[in-house]
Amino acid sequence: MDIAASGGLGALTIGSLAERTGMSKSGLFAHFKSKEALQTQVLEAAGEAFVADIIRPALAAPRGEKRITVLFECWLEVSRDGRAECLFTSAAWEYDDQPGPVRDLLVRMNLDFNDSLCQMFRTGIAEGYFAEGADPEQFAHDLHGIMLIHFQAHHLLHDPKAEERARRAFARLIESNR
Amino acid sequence: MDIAASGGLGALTIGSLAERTGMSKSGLFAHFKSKEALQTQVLEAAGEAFVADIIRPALAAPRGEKRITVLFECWLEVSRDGRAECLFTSAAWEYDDQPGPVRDLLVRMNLDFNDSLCQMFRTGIAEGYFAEGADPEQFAHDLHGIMLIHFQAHHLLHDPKAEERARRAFARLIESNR
DNA sequence: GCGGACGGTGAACGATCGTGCTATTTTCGA
DNA sequence: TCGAAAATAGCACGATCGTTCACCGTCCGC
Repeated sequence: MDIAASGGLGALTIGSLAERTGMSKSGLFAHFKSKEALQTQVLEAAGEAFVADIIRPALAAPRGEKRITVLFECWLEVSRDGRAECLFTSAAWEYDDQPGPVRDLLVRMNLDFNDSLCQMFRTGIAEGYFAEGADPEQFAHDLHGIMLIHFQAHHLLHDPKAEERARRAFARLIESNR
Repeated sequence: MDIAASGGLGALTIGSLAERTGMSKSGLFAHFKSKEALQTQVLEAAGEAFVADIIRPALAAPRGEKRITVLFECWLEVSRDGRAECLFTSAAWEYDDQPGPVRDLLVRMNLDFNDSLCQMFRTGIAEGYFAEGADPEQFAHDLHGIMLIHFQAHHLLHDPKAEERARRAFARLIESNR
């Protein structure tokens, strides 16, 4: 997961993993059966980390605006530390026109995350935190966009104001859905 | 540019380009001196396409909201057709933690684009289309975020509602800066 | 007319890739 | 304790990568 997080899924080769772990290539290959399986398993593991570090803390928070805020802050923290969860954003661009099981898995995870966002927002509506007529899909879309541009501003540009801007955009998004 | 646009900058190897063009690897290498030079030159070319297809049409439009809208619509069109300009969004993730001239160029181009956005917004303020107190940097940040999530929704998820959502988010962004 | 750039080819190099195959070691339950 | 099973290693293979080098035409300035 470290290798893939810093260099993309493409950098996660059986050879690089062998060097990193000190094991032989053939020994690793026997474990993972194929490179594709290695990649998908690492993606799955990163998905679990995503749930553990972002989704679960949010679900542990009070419903409504607070829950969405916790999710957002957890995302910021994970992005700040460059943890494995960043895999998704980069892998999504790496494999978006490269059919196969890796892409399929990425699509599924993306849809799952989107569903989680929508669900959180919907309960927020039901609890009266957000406007009745608000569109959950649109909210998830917009929030995800804020996350993506923050990721780019932080990791590519090393913009020190990245978090501040992300928070401002988030506040405006929440405000306009209140 | 075709190769890099569909498969990422990493797929643009001297070998793949040789096969695509029908030339020999060594012949191509003599042209580009190195793989890195090939990549940066392709990026530069994509940058010119970006200016020609997105920045210039916007600058040809009336100042203010109309100009920003034209820029946004041109971006949508380019993204829809999967043209070379899409290189930037994917390359940004491919090289964001891979130091070197490619990364440096990506950063520079990103900053340039950001400046263009800010400038357009600033003249929009001066002409009275946007609020006096609006923050150009924040606007550029938010608009870029909409573009990124649209790109992902369109190219990874093939979401048919991607453009509709992007337009809605854009309209809301404009509205809140009016 | 001739000599040197220029554009291009072909073969070869060392790396690295994924993937097999055959051992050998380690682990663990009966 | 023993034997099966799992884990790991070693070696080799064909591809592909970037890069180098020795060539070969084709043009253009002198």
